[in-house]
Amino acid sequence: MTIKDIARISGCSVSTISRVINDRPDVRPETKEHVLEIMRQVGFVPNSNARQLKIQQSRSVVFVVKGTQNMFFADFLVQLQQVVGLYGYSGIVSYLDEDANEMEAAGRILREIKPKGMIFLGGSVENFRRSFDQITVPAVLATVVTDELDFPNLSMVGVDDRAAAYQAVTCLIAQGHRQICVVGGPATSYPSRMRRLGAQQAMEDNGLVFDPRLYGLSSYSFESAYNTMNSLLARRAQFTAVFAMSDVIAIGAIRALASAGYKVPGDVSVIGFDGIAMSRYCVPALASMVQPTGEMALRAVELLIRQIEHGAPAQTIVLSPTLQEGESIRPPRGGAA
Amino acid sequence: MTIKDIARISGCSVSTISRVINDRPDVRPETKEHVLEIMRQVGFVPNSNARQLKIQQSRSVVFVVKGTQNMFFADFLVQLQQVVGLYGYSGIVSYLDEDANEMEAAGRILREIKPKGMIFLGGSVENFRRSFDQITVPAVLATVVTDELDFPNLSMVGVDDRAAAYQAVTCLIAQGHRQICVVGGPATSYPSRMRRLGAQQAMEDNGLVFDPRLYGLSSYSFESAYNTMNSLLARRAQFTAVFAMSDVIAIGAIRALASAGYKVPGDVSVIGFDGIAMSRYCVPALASMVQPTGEMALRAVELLIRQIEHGAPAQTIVLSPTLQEGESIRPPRGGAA
DNA sequence: CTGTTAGCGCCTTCAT
DNA sequence: ATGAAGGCGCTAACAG
Repeated sequence: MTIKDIARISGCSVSTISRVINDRPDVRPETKEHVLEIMRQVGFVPNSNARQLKIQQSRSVVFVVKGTQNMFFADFLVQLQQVVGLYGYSGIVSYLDEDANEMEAAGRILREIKPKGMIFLGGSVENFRRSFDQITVPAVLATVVTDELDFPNLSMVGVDDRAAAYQAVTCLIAQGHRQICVVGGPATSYPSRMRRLGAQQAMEDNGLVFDPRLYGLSSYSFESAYNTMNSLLARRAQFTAVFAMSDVIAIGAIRALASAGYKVPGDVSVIGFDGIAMSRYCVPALASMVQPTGEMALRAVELLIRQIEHGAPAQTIVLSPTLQEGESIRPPRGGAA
Repeated sequence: MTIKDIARISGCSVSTISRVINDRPDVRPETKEHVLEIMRQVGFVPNSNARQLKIQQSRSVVFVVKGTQNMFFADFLVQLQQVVGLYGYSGIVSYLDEDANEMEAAGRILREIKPKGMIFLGGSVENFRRSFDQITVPAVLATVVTDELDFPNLSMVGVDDRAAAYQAVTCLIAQGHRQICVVGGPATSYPSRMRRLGAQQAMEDNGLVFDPRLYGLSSYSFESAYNTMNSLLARRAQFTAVFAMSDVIAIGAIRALASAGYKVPGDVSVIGFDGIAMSRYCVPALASMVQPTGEMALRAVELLIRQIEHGAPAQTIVLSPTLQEGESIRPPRGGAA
């Protein structure tokens, strides 16, 4: 079934059909309706290959997701898909391991798929700095905001991780906690590094010292966080609160605490980061710094489309996270003990 | 840069270039090497639109996912992506609402993308029966196994939902529960129907009656399950245990129970279904009927590829779920009270 | 082994 | 407001 068939059936020419498909104004309304009706009846769908071959652009964007275990990205992705759909683009997803080289993968995808743009969910600033120049289409890096990267075709959208972490830890301190454990990624992960700096700053601004022995290294998966917290407990780390750098990490940590007989928040308070759907449905409901995924998705796509269609310059957008109260934090036993 | 340019530069004709690109045997090795060298130098990449327009098919399969909120599918999808990648196919994902018509969407996708095959994650048996015949490529329906569907190009892979549910509820009964609440989908969802029948059978085989007032209708999302359980509690339903038709539902239900002051498993036992990663990390860890997603993904893709590449006949594969013990079930207060 | 050529389905001037 | 016709870049006969 091609536009030729539709032309034959409807009694007009292919150009008219083409005009109808592309919603051109210069078609008589009745003709248009008639053609539309026929297309509906026979279930005609334009061949996108032919169309794209002709107009020389794919109208697709790819999402490069780094960290398949990271539920935050899964949530975020669904929203991105919806938004690009609204703009008439189709989004194709490429899942990468948390430790994969996203630039290498992106380069391959670029040559293979020729998308009009790319959105990266997470990524290593180091890798970007080294190899982003091979990405010749508009791109946006979501969930990471840094001034270490400066490419004319790379926008960034995210929250101020450092400030958000600062706020989370301050919240813990305000409740009277003085021994705060931090669980999160390595310094090679930019958001992790910023969140750690923010946490440290919050402690120091409140007269506490950041104790490296209370820092647990974990990737963004349940299992890793679970193991990390177990190690911390095994070496008898002393703390009354935990700042987890993601909700997934918080949940894994809470699981380990529970297995070891600690109550949350009775014995240990835990605050997470991200605000994934799950955080509101687990027990206890998680206190968390919520990233505005809906708006991030919207902005990321807007930025990208504007770069693609109007050659707009790259931009950096910093959004504000909000504190979700939850049930997982409470003052430590005996107040500021 | 097109094959024409390459032809001009290399001094041979476009067909030779085409042959080289497609790795045809009938090209003199030296010629081939020469052409390859030039393509490398100028960084030529064939235009996939033109190619596909010509050959009318892509080396891609699409995954039609019904229920974006269903974390089980999210887990499963990642595995599917990996496996198809191993076979050299690229998987493109189409997310549908839980109540969307997957056949209608699939038909459109088929005409638009022309994939070599499709894998459906979930789907309505009714819709399939009525409209699957428009799907003219090999397909496999994952997570649903039924003998109500008989198409030469439709394989199925999944667990025996009815038996699995039977086992789950029997487990609850063995612990002494006699008032068991069931929370899950409507009868229009085949797996839901089977799970419900299995649950009912288990009760009846143990001298209990299935009480429709203890059946809570919920879709496969946290929120829906949360609301459903709240309704059940609001109308003072009496039960000591819950069989949730998915882990997501179980978690939503537990959240509602916790908010209402019930302890799990102290006051109410809960058993889930699916065995998503989360189930092992929530508190309490969920007892659940675990679907072997890894093997399901492998089998689904194998089946599909074999149908695509060797015209193998459709097949149905039934895998066995395993019972994950968890911490969310326990005998009711006072034993078989 | 290599070249010539006719489309694949669609968009887009250019006429009418 | 509509039709006719020439490609977009590539593949696949068919002809050397």
